[in-house]
Amino acid sequence: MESGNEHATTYQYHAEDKVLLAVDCIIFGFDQEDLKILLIKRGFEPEKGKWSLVGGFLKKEETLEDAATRILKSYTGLDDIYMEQVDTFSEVNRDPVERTVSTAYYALINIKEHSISNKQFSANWFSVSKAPHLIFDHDKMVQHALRRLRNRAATEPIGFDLLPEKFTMRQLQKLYEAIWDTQFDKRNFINKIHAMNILDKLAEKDMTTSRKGSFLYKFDAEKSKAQNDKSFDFKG
Amino acid sequence: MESGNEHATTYQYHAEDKVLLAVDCIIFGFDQEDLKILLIKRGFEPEKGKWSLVGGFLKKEETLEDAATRILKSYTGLDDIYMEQVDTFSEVNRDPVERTVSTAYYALINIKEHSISNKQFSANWFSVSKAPHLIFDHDKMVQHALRRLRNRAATEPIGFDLLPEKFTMRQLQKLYEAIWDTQFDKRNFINKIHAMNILDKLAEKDMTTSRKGSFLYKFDAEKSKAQNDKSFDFKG
DNA sequence: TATTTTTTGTGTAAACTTGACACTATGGGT
DNA sequence: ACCCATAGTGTCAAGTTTACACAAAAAATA
Repeated sequence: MESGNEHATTYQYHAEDKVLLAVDCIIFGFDQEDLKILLIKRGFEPEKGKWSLVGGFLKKEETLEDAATRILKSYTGLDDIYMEQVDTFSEVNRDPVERTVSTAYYALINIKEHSISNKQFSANWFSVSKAPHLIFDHDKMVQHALRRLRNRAATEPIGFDLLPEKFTMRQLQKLYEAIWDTQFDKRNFINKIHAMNILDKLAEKDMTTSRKGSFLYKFDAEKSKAQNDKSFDFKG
Repeated sequence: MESGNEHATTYQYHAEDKVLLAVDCIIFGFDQEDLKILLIKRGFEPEKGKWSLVGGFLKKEETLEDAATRILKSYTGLDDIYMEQVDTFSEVNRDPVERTVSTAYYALINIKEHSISNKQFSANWFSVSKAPHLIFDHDKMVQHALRRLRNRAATEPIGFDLLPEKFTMRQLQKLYEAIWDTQFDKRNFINKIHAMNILDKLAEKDMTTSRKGSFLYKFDAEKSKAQNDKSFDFKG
């Protein structure tokens, strides 16, 4: 509201129309092969035992961002996570127990750092393409989040949040391929990434995947910022 | 929420954390020259008399979309308006009277059809670039909406919602120029639009702006749908 | 120590897309 | 008949995107 008019009676603000506001998080991770999401087995009714996004309720003294941050911390042990609001879902009966409106956020985390005791919450990583059906409208939330991630990753250098600090070109390419569920040509990919000038090439090599070894790179926030005006634009 | 865990106690769903959910609408219009937004003078405290977006509260039995539609109808008299959710704003003190979370929608309307008695609500159209400061976080909402509109208009043929049913190429170009606050080359623009193959050229001419007259076009939803798979992509 | 194997790393040419650019056509008003 | 304002039209250069193939490295094995 906030835009007064003759319809809005007063500033009592109609207390009877208050609703519960939830936050649900689509936590994306990447395991060198697939784009994954973190799901948990719901621990209470309704839909107990079904798979669901992680979530919680907005508290009186916090913003939606605060709530999402709190929830992410509690499930992954991680702070300082890249996060973006996706959409707010408000179907009247989306939650059968009580009217609940939910704002979805997606988050990108480096799957290796996510140290959480999965057992504590029966949490599990699922490939996006192989995830089970989720409760309520959570499948729809995932679809929206994925669309958003794709758009965002095409125009901002956010992919790096899904990788370890040091990564190979191969890993980076696999990541982008996973995000868009497609294949890129190796040479074109590398050329494009190099042209962006947002990476530092390290002296170190990663020897785990080949006999030759492949150079490691690091995302360079400084360079990236410098390039920012010139505008990032990855389309594959 | 909806994702159960040991933190969420039960399905009492913490009634004490309910909040008021508002909907605020950024109503865009176009007057052949500038991109405009419809603002109203707020009729009650706090901030009575200041300019504000149109808005209202979410009711128990409606979705956010329903609420936005209802609000748009009440202020513009129009149904069937193109609308898109922008973002949900939740700063704790955004509304000084009471904790209120607000979801912003932007809407595109044909300014000519908007027949509302402006006086009824002290509503006024303002050029986006010349709008007064708005209450609360409404300026921020407008900025977000504008960004969204630009992105959307670059990838989907939504501009037509801002124009009369029949329009000239000149008008269409002016519209796109207004949306991006930039200038396009006439020939390149027309070529690009023609290449999209989503317009019908009518036999009629508009004689109001020149002696020669200029042909009128109509947006063709059928053609547009057919082209849709081939993907729309306007970048100027 | 030569050979095999696997993955890394590198450049060019064709196709396509974008962007810059200027003149003629039209028709009502004078 | 002429004037004038706006409509309408095409080409070429530059830049971008895509397709494509082979040599280098180094560890493992014979």
